[in-house]
Amino acid sequence: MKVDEAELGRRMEAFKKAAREAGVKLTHQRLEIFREIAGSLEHPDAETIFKAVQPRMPTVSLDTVYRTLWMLNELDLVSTLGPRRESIRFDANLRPHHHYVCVRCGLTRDFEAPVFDEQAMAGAVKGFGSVVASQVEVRGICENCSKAVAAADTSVRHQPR
Amino acid sequence: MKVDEAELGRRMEAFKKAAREAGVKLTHQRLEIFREIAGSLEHPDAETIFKAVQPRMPTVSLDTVYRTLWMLNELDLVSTLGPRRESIRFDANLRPHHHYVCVRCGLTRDFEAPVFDEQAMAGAVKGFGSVVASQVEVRGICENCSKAVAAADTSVRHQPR
DNA sequence: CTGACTGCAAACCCTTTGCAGACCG
DNA sequence: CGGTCTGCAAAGGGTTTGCAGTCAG
Repeated sequence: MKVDEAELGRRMEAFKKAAREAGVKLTHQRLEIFREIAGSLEHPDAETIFKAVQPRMPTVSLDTVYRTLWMLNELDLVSTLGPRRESIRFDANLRPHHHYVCVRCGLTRDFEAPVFDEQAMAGAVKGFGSVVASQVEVRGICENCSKAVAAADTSVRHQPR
Repeated sequence: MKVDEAELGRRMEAFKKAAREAGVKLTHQRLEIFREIAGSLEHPDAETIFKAVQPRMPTVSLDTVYRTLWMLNELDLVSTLGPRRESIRFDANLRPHHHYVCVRCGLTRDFEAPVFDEQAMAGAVKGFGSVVASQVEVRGICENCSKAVAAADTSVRHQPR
């Protein structure tokens, strides 16, 4: 599945501009890796991107793909699905519910919101397929951390997702 | 943060019943591990549970914690936050959007839904803290897989989340 | 009693890091 | 040309697995 040509072109330009502004070098590898992810609708993982660019660049290595992706993430040109590098967490609450996660301290709280029930979800994804489960994750700064932040360090890193 | 005593008791009974029905043995380790996760509101990871039960059971091992948690997951008594054992996926779509993921083939599609915008999120989590980002993930069986399932294998494993 | 379960240690997978050479600007 | 970037190989961290002894039913 491909992003259309015009949009891909726009994304490539945005990358070149951002790279220049950030003083980051535009290497062959970076251009190919960015073209690959910017042209896909699949949200691929590093391995998939690696295999996709290999035919065009036989000497590229997987670690360069990782380094490039995190660099793009740093420049706010890509984000990640799911939290970065977190171990699996388990949940014994059997009622349908959603999660609020503090990006600063990791505090996690359940909440129930009829607005986000199965029916609303099914409506939103009509055409894709059936709904088995749905899950809203809201990230923010919890009350406690807000106070701490106000008192001490106001430069909390932007954490996209 | 603790689940209240009555609810914990109910969960313990549900576990014992489910275990008996599934022909799974009720070992000391399993009871303690379940008690730990069922009594917490924090959605802990395996390591955290391990450390929490260690004082009560000095010889327990981390791999037993993992085995027990996946067994509980199998019995539909716990679920996981975030997908199980998946590598990080990257996303070059910069517009705010949500994801539909097919639990069978992994197909992932973006969708935008004004109903689930930041404002709706902020309302839902009022009291917990501020909102930095939010993300809806809907899991289901995509159109393509529905056909395949209807044709061949109708026993798709329930995949909670 | 006996098969299911545990603890141990080693394997595994994905991801990251240190280093010396290559290349962009 | 100089500092950044790459490729390689090896390390790292979380999770899983094979095995022999142990324990619930």
